[in-house]
This record gives sequence, C-alpha cells and structure tokens, in this order.
Amino acid sequence: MPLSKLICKTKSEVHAKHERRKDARPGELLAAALDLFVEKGFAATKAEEVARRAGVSKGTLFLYFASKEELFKAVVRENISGRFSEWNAGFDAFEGSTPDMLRHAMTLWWARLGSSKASGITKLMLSEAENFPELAAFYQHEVIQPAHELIRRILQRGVDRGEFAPVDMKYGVYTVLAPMIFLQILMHSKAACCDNTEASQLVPEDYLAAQVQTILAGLCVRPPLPSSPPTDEGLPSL
Amino acid sequence: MPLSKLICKTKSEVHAKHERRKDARPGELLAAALDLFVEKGFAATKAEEVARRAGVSKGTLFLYFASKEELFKAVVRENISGRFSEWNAGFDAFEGSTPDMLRHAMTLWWARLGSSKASGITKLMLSEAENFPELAAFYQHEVIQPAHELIRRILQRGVDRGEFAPVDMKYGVYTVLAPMIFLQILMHSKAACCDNTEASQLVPEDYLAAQVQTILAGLCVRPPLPSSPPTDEGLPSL
Amino acid sequence: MPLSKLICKTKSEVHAKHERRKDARPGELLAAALDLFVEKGFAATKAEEVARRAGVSKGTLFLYFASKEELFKAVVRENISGRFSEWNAGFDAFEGSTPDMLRHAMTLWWARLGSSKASGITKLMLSEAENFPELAAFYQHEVIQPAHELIRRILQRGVDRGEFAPVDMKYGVYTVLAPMIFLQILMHSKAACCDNTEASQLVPEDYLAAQVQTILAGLCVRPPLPSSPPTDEGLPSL
Amino acid sequence: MPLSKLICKTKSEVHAKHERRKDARPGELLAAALDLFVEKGFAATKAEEVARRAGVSKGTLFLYFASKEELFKAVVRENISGRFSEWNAGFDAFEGSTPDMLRHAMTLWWARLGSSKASGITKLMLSEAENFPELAAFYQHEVIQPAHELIRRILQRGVDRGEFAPVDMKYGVYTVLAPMIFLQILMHSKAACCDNTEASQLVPEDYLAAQVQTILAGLCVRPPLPSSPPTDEGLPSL
DNA sequence: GATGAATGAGACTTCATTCAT
DNA sequence: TATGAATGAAGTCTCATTCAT
Repeated sequence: MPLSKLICKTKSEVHAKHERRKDARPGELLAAALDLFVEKGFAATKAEEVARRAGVSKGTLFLYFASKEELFKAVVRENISGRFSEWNAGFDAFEGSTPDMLRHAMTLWWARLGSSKASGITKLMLSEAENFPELAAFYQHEVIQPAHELIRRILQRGVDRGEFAPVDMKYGVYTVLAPMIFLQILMHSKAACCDNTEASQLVPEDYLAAQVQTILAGLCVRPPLPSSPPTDEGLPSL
Repeated sequence: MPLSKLICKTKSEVHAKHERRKDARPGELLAAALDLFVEKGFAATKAEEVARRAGVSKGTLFLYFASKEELFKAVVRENISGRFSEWNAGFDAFEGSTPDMLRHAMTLWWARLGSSKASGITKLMLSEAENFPELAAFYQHEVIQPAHELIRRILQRGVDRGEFAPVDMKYGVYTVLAPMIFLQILMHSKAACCDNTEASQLVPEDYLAAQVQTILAGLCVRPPLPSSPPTDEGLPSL
Repeated sequence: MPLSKLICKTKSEVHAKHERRKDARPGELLAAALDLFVEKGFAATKAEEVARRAGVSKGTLFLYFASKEELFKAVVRENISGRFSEWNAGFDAFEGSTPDMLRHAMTLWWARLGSSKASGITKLMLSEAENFPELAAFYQHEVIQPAHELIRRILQRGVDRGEFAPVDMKYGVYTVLAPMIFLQILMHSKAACCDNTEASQLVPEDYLAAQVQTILAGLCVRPPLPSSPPTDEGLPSL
Repeated sequence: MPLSKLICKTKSEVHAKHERRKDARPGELLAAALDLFVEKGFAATKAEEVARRAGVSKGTLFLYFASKEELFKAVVRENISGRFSEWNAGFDAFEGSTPDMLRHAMTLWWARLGSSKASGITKLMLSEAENFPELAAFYQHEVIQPAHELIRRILQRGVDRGEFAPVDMKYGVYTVLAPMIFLQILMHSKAACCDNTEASQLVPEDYLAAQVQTILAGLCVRPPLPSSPPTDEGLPSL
C-alpha cells in the first residue's frame, strides 16, 4: 500500500464510501421514491426504478423497506406525518391572536409542505385510495386525522378566546382545508387539465392569502384586520 | 336445417334478436368501462372486469375495441368530446346576453356532465396522464382544447359585444374552468381527503352560481345583475 | 375449403383440439403436479415446471388454480380426500366380520392408494407441514381426520359386535395407521436411506398382511382365523 | 497504537478473548444449523437465521463454511459420520456374544444418536435428497455406507462365530436398520401424521428392545437368551 | 477475523391481448 | 359474431453469496 494512502485518508475518509452510504441509503431511497410516487403514482411506480434512481439494486430497496407499501408509508412519515409534532409544538408556543395564528399556519404550511414535492402525495392518495385500502387507512390515521385535529384546535382556540364565533367544527375544518387541497392538486396537475402557462398565472401565496382572508371573514366575530375588509364572497360556502 | 326456416324468415328477422344485442354491445361495454374507470382508474381497471360487468366475454370486448386505450378513448368520446358539437351549436343559437350565456352554459354543464359519473374522467386524467402519454395527448386534443375554445368564444363574444372588458384570453379561460375542475375533483374524492359528511356541505349548484357571479364581476364592464353586486373576493385571483 | 373436410370431420372432431383440451387441462395439470410434488416436494416444485410438464404455459396453470397452494390442495382432493366417501360407503355396505373388514380395507387401501404415486403426498407432508401451516391445517382436516374417523368406525364396529376387546380408540387408530405410514415413506425414500435393491426386498402386500395379522392378534377377543395362525414373523420380513 | 501494548501483552494474551470466541464459532454455528435444519429442512433454512441464532453475522457463517451445503456436510460430520470411528473401535473392543453386541449397539445408538436432535437429519435427507444430489451422494458415502458396513460386520461376526445362521447380508442389514429409521421418522413427524398424544404412546426404548429381540429370533441359530423369550408382541406396542 | 451492505438470479402471480373454434 | 383458453412479459419479493471496510 502506498504511503500516501496512509497519510491522505483519515479513518472517516476510508469508511466514507461504505459506511456513510449505509446511513444515506434510506434517505436516498425515500427521496427517489417520493419523486417517482409523485410523478407516476403508487401502483405505476416500479420498485426497481426507485432503486435504480437511488443508485442501488432492486434487492437493496427491500433491505431497507419490507415492501412497496412500507416504502410508501415511510415516505409519508418522513415528509408529512413526522412534522405534526413540530406543528403542534408551534401551536402551543404561539402567543398572538388566533387570526394571526391561522394566517401564520397556512403560510408556513405552504412554505414547508405545500410548495414541496411532498404535496404531490395528497393528489396521489385521491386516486389510489380506492385500490389500496391499507394505504388509505394508514393515510387517514397518520395524516388526515392529525391535520383535522390541528385545525380543530386552532379554531377552538379562536372560539375560546372570543375571537371566532362558535362554529360547527367539521364544517370549519373543511373550510380551512379545502383551499390547501385544491392548491396541491393544481400544482401537480400541469399535464392533464391545463397548460403550465395558465396554471402559473395563479400565485399560490396570493391565493392562499386571499383564502385566509375569506375564511377569517366567515369566522371572526369582528373584522380581523382593517387592512383587508371582510367581504361577502362566494367561497365561504365551501 | 329445414328449408322452411330459410324461406319463412328474412335475414333481418332471423338475426333480429342477435343484431339488436350486437348493436347494444358497445354501449353496454362503454357504460361498464365508464363505471370502472371512474371507480378504479384506468390502469387498475381490468379488461375482463369491464367485459364481465357488460355481460360479455373478454374476447368480445376486444372485438369492439382494439385495446384498453381505445376503449378509454371511446368512453371519452361518448361522454365528453362527442358533446361539443351540441354545445357549439347551442352557442351559435344563443341570443341572450353573454353573462346569461355563461351562466346558462355552466349550469347546463353541471346538469349534463359535471354531476354525472363522466366527470370522474377529469379526475382520472389528472392522475394517469403522466403514465399514458397517448391518452394524455388524446384528451388534450379531444377535450381540453375544445373546452378552452368554447370558453374562449364565449368570452370573446362578451368582449365583442361590449359586455366584457378586454381580457387576456388564457387567463379568462382558466378563471372559468377552475371551479368546474375543482368541483369534479371534489365529487370524486370522498374517500381520500374528506368525509362525505363534510363534502356534502357544499351544494354544487350554489357553489357554481356563486362562482359565476364572481367571474362575471371580474369580467363585466358593468355589474351584470343588480341582484348580486360585484365583489372583490379571493377567487378572481385564480 | 375442400369438400373432404366437410365430410371427414364431425363437429366434435373440429372442436377436438381446442375444446377437449379445456376439459383435459385440469387433469393434466393435476397429474403433472402430483408427479413433481412427490418427486421434489412442495416448496421445491416450480409452478412453471408443472405447467411445462402438462404442456402448457405458466399463465395457464394459474387459469385453473389460483395459487401453488390451491394446486396442491386440488391434488390432495383429487387423489386422497375425494375417496373417503367411497370408502365410507364401502364400510356401510360391508357385511362380513370386522377382522375381514380390516383386512379388506388395508388391502384395498394399498391397491388403490398406498401403491400409487399419490402415497408420496404423505411423506411430503411430513417434511413440509412445518413450513406451510395452511397446507398442514388443510391436510389435517381433509385427510388425517377422515382417515382416523374411518379407522375408528371399523374398530368400534368390532367392539360393538363383540369381535374386538374394548380398546382405547386413539391407541387403536394409531396401531392401524402406523404400518401404512411406514410403508408409504419407505416406497418414496429409495434414494436417501437405502438402496432400491434392499427396499425391494420388502414385499408390501406381504408386509401389510403380516401387520394386519399382528394387529388383529392384539385386538381380537379370540384368534381371528384358523387359516392364518398368529405368528411372530411380522417384523422379520422387514 | 502505543508501543506499550505491543510489549506488555503477548499475542496470545491480546487475542485471548477473541480467539476463544473464534474457536467456539464453528461449534455454535453447527449447533444452530442442526437445530434449524431439523426444524425446517435444508432448503427452507436461511443462512442468515443460522448466523443469527449462533449470535454472529451472516458474513461470519460464510467465513467458516464455504456454502450452505458445506455447512450441512459439517453438521452431518459433526453429529453422525464423525462417530463411526468410535463405533468401529467399540466393535473391535467388544468381547461378548454377538446378540449382546447387537443389543448393545442399538441401545447405544438410541442413547447417543437416535434420541438426539441429530436423528432429524435422517428424516430430512429422505425429503431433500432428490433436490440436492450432491448432498445425497455425500450422505450416502459418509453415513449410509459406513452404517451398512458396521451392521454388516456385526452380522458377519455372528455368522463367523456360529451364533447366527448364514444370511443374505443386504437383507440382514436392512432388517436391522428398518426399525431405527422408522423410529427416527416417528420422532420427527409429530405435526403431520399423528398427534403427540398418540405418538407418545410408543416408548422408543421398549420398541427398540422388542425389535432387537425379534431380529435376533430371526438371525440366531438358537434362541439367544432365556432371560427374554421371543414373543410376538413387538409390533402391538405400536 | 468479523461485519453487514449490496447484489441479482429466480420464484410466484397478474393481465392485456390473441386466436382457434 | 362471440367465446374463453392460452400466452408471456412484467412486476414484487427472497435469499445465498460476495466484498469493502
């Protein structure tokens, strides 16, 4: 062995290729899987292709994830459900008004999740839930329920503090969720229903801001902000 | 075979029952295919199941449709693109104001298409377009382009008649289309993102009416109707 | 079309190749499967090989049997469990003495089952039961229980008629079964434990006859038949 | 590495713990392999499971055994064929009568091998020999031939000393072997063919003793021992 | 020596499509 | 025209074996 090797490489460097990969594999596979699931859907994504995109062989994928369904669940956990604890903590720590909290939450959601590739999972579940009941149940339990719960807590906080008028929670939750879901679908449907050029006319941040305003107008006992007066627009009926 | 049979019955009589069935076959197959495509998606729908639901054998399906993709195209033609001529004719024959025309068109669309099973195809294309490029191209050409064209003509009529302010057509078309797409997705996504109870809170006809009002408010040079004054709400930014 | 064809072939001949095959397929597949299961065991038998030996393609096998496990169950039903009704009927119809009945039953069993390829299934289950619990349960229910029941009824008949001394049924059933199982294992184990030359020294019919004699000696209140006095030769013939 | 370490500890001291483990490895692996092979068979036993049960990694297994087949061979050598030299030595040293020798040999065989887990290998080979020809040849050469040879020598001794009547050796060897094989199969087939309760009715030691008696009755020129007169009970105890 | 990550051949099963009848 | 038996490519998952560290 040439001396240079003994000198130039520290132990960590020596182990780099082999050991570091081990730690990196799951992440690489999850990233590749997210890409492909969002691009093609769950059923149409081939395990081998995920592996290839992550730069490993078919067998390696199953070394880390017991099945394609488990891979999908891991993708959901990594990108979505794993974040609820952080969000719930954010809820507990927030000290401003509830309208501000809602505005802040949706803005943050868009920045962290909605605008990311991970939001394609919402659209995906819409189509594949029927064909993969176990995944549907998992998603319901790990994503939908916590999301509803979080929104419910926000609304309840507003009601408790006298900022919002009492509201049927199921209705209220859905009102908040609807524009988020719509936006996600839109972002991941360029190909099918509308040209990119057209879709890009919608500025998500503006759309969300407008929706929040609308929602608050429906919820608040008083106009929340003088800067954007409450209006009687069509959508509150959502 | 006794001679009498050959004499007493004309060919059409002999084959009457058979031919009536024969003529009915494609229709039965298309109906079964629509059901299953909407329920499970294109890829997950099995040719044999379509045939079984139509009461024929697998071979018969391929007698009438060269492939599963051709079957899908026929479903689209039968339920969607085949209707554009009628709609275009309706456009030519309409004599009222353009705001009324738009209102009428969207109401009619909902009654005839949007509220029917066929609207599930829109959602389906959203998910599967990526995986079936030929179907995507077909759908783009047979559905999306004619739809855009029709909407464009309506808007242009309004502009030409001085009812609407001049408008960027791409933007305008999309503004009209967005609530229709949203509604279709909502109708076919009960399972995945929201309970039926919640979704059912949205009355499609009311939602559409409100959206039309909103859209017109954005388009018209003057408030179209005293009954519903123009507003500056969130959605026009769509 | 030459006239000869219209004359020389009846309809049944015309359909021969296609339709007759359809009826024959399951049988051909079951025969091929029995061969291979007995030869190699359940796990080591490949579905494609069964199909190939039956002269069809992989897919055809799954047209008739939903899975390899179902194929195995069908083999068991076809060759073993399906015969219990016949045997039970034979029991009901038999009018001689119970010792004669037992002698007859075991002789018949050897002629019909024990000496056939199907007896390899008994040996197979011995090894694979541990690895395929569902098959083990099926076999227990479809083969072992009915077999025990039939033997139990024979013994009970002897006891009821005063021919046999009262006996612990579990013990008695096993006494009858043991030589049958041993014989089956021996017949299908040429390769592993003993040369063919040696195994062939055991004449199954003689062995069985001696075993029956021994069993009856233990069961009967009196020596059963003067024609064949009880001897201690049973085992030396091994 | 500090110099002190290299000086203060001899190599054997440095590696003591390591080497003791190292020496133990093959034994632990062989024990784990025997367990699993007997429990599940050769093909169904996974290399990784053997390693895990032995408390080492998969790679280590292949460090000691070039392949799963070699592992199996080592298990056979360790547990079966390795003992023939001892048995042959016992044969040479034995000074009593040949009937006593045979009785002693089979009793000892049961105590040392037949009643141990290792006897499961006999049953295993019965099922898998067909699928692993190389293992079958190995087993034939390492186990079956020496066993036959040993039995043959015992019988020949009896003939040479005038204790046994002249006998066809192939037949005689098999007569001795048969009950041993039967017993091994029975011990390892609880699950498939008979309840434990029933199987447990057979006391192996008694069964073997009776069989020896029966065999000797067939072999000896005279009744071998007044202490245990030949009886016809051998089999009823089944 | 020891590890365990990585591989890839191979097994079961599905399903669109063909074609003889 | 109608049938449904037959096909085989393709997809998921397993596991003995290798090899860099």
